[in-house]
This record gives sequence, C-alpha cells and structure tokens, in this order.
Amino acid sequence: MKTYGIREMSELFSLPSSALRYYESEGLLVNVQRNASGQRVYTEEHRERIKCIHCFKRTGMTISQLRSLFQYEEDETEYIDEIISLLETRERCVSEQLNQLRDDFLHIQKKVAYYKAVKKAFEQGMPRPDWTE
Amino acid sequence: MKTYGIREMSELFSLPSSALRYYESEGLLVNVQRNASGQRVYTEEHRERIKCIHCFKRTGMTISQLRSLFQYEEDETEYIDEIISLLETRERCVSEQLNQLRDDFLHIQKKVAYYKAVKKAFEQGMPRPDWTE
DNA sequence: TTACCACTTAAAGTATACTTGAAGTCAAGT
DNA sequence: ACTTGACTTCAAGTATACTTTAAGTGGTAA
Repeated sequence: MKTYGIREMSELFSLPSSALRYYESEGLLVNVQRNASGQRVYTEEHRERIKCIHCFKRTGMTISQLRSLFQYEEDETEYIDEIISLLETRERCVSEQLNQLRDDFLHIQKKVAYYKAVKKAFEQGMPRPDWTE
Repeated sequence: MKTYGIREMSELFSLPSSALRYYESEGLLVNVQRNASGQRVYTEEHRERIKCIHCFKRTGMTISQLRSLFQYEEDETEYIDEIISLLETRERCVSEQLNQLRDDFLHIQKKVAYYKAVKKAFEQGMPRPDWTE
C-alpha cells in the first residue's frame, strides 16, 4: 500500500507540514506511524481524511467539530445517530450558505457592472449611472 | 431621513453593538454623527454599508480589504480601476467558492445517505454497505 | 437625590487556527 | 569527520475579528 512522507502529503494538499502536525496534535489525524528514524508515514486513509478535513473546513466546520465527527466515526455502531445528526446539520447549513453565496455573487456582479458603467460614463463625459438597489 | 441608534442597528443585523463600534474604529463605517449626549446616530447609508460589509464578509473578504474598497469608493473618480479590479477579483473568487461549495454539498449529501444506509443495515442485521468514493 | 440604564472610551482579553523558533536527531553526501 | 537537509518536539508567537472590562457620562424614573 502506498505511503506518504510529510513533505509529499503537504505538497499534495498545498498545506504546510506544520498544519499536518497540528491536525495530528488536535486528534484529526490518528494512527500516524513512524519510520525507523521517527518520521511520520501517512497512508491512503490519511490522505482521504485530509481531503475530508478540507471539504468540511470549507463549509465552515471548526477543528473541534471535526474532531467530534471523527471520534464518532471511530465507533460508528454506537454513535450512528450522532453522526447522521451532525452531517444533516452540516447539510442544512451548507445549503443555506449556498443560497446566501449565490445572492452575494449576484450582488457583486451587479456592483461590477455598475462600476464599469461609471467608468464608461467618465470616459465619455456622460452623466453618472444610477445605483438601483 | 430615518436615523438609527446603536441598539436599533445592532438588532437590525443581529450584531452586537461592540461590533458596530469596532467597524467604525477600523474605518468601515465613517461619518457617524452623535446626538446631543454623544451617542452614535446612524443613517440609511450606514445601514446599506453594514449590509454590504456582511455580504463581502461572507464571501471571505477581510476587514482590511473592505477598508480598501470603501476608501477607493470615497474617491471613485481617481480609483475606478482599482475598484473594478478589486470587485472582479472578488467575483472570480466567489465563483470558485460556489463551485467548491456545491461539490462539498454533494459530498456531504453522499455521506448522509451512506450513514443512513449503514444505520438501516445495523437495524436489519444486514451487511454493511460500501463506501464508494 | 438616588438609582438605573444605555451609552461612551481605551485598553486588555479571547477564540480559532495555525506558524515560528529553538534545540535536537538521523541519514546521506563530500 | 563534518556539513547539510529534512525531519522531530515543545513552547511561544501571530493574525483576524471581535468581546470584555473598567471607568465614566447623560437622561429618566422613583
């Protein structure tokens, strides 16, 4: 099975190695083995886990929430309801974020269009366009 | 023209009044007048500005980027190109965020579905479903 | 008058997520 | 043998965005 050194993994995710060590110290990465000289050796599972950390972090999940989730996953049988509940909460939360972000995107596009019109008006000595809210 | 007290404004945005004072101290809110006893009086313009701060903040803009933007807007004529460039950068950035967030959303939905299947399997004493990546 | 409440300022404190620095270990190259 | 480079640990430092605290002011209500 393919394994990864810390440098390798850090490059794979454009993530400083200090961050990988930090995730491990926070319990987000577990069972990280060491080679003969004490250096970390990561597996495919760790790679998956880091991908997962990235995904959830982008959705606004904190380190401590991630720790909870992963801890529940360690004992799926016992905590299946907590896992589902945690994920469903996140799902609703991301769904709302998506709506919000779509609105914000439109708002920014409108502003870009507005300022381009303002610029054009400057250049042509025309009257300033209105900002219609 | 309608004006707002700090409490009123803070309730309007579910934002502690300390945050409003902080935004002012950081130059995000300017020309905040005071009443006879020295208390802040906000206008419709401030309300718009706060809405705007919220929008941009959600898209990941920092206080200092917001300050730049608003400072450029103070002198539109001179900084029109900077404004457009800043907004276009943000537009691209949010567009990417949207794609990413959509992916993350799908990923979470898949996980929810997976763990629901796991739960069902537990309850019915069936074999564990696979996680197909 | 006294009490209270909402506000004021300035400075210090907090939370989150890392990063950086100091000091040391290990394996390889010259 | 010695230097170099990549790693190690642990503690302390940093950035961002606020919040909290302390001390004070102004207006109203009992």
